[in-house]
Amino acid sequence: MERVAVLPERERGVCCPPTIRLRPEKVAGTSEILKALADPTRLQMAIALRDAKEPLCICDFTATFDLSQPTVSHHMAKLKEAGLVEVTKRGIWSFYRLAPDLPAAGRRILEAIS
Amino acid sequence: MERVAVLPERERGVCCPPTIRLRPEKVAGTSEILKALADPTRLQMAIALRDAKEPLCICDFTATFDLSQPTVSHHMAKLKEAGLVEVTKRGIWSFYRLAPDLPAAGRRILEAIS
DNA sequence: GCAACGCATTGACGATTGTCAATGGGTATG
DNA sequence: CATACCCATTGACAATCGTCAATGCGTTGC
Repeated sequence: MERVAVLPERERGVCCPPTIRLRPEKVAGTSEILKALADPTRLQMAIALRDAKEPLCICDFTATFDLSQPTVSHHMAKLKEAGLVEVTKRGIWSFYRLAPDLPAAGRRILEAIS
Repeated sequence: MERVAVLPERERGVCCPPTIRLRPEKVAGTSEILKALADPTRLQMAIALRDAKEPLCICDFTATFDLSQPTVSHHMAKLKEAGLVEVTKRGIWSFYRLAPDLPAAGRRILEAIS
C-alpha cells in the first residue's frame, strides 16, 4: 500500500485560492470556543463539567488543580463568556454546568475532545 | 416543558473534586491542537485544507487572506507543529495537506468544526 | 550568470494571556 | 453583630502571540 504523493501542477505566478465558505461571524464564534478550550486547565474543567452528573462549584476545581481560587474563577469566566458554561447561584455557592443551549458547533467540539 | 434547576446539596468546607481521568500528556496534546485551531486565520486555513481536493501552497493563502507572506508561513508552521498538517516540497512550491496520520482526537476535532 | 519567484527565518513591536496577591461583596453560622 | 466561608474583581507582572519589514535560501527561466 504505497502512498503516492499526488501534487497538482502549478504555473509560476498563478495561485489557487481555496474557496472559503465560512461567514466571518461563524469563524469568530468557533474561534472563541476553541480559544476557550485551548488552555489545559480550561480543557480539563470543560471535560469534567461535561462528564459530571451534577453541577460543580469553583472550590471543586481549586481542590483539583494546583491553582489559586481567583485563577480558577477567571478560567470559569472565560468558559462562560464563550457560551460553554452556565452558572446558577444558591447560598454561598455558584454551581456551574455545561450550557444546555450550546450551539451545534460547540457541542460537536466538546464531544470530540477526550 | 419547564426546566428545573437541580442543584446538589452542599456542606460548608466540603468540596467535590471531579474525577479527572485524562493523562496530563493527553491533555497537553489536545490542548496544542486546540490552540493551533483557535486563531481565526489558522481555523480557516485548516478547514480549507480539510475540504481541498488537492494540496495547497502558501501563496494560495496569501492571495485569500489579507496577510503578509511571512505571517501565513508562520501560521502554517504552527499547524505543522501541532501535527495537523504535512508538507511536500517540489520545485519552488511547498504543498500542504492535512496530515494523513492524524490522531483520532485531532481528526474528530477537525470534523467537528464548521 | 542574472533576475524573478516561492518560501522560511529573524528581529522587533504592541496586544493578549495566565497567574497571583489583595480586596470586596454576599451569605450562612454562632 | 462578628466571624467564617465562597466567590468575583482589580491590579500587576512575566510570558506568549499575531503581525510585519527585512533578509536569506533554493529553484526556475531567460
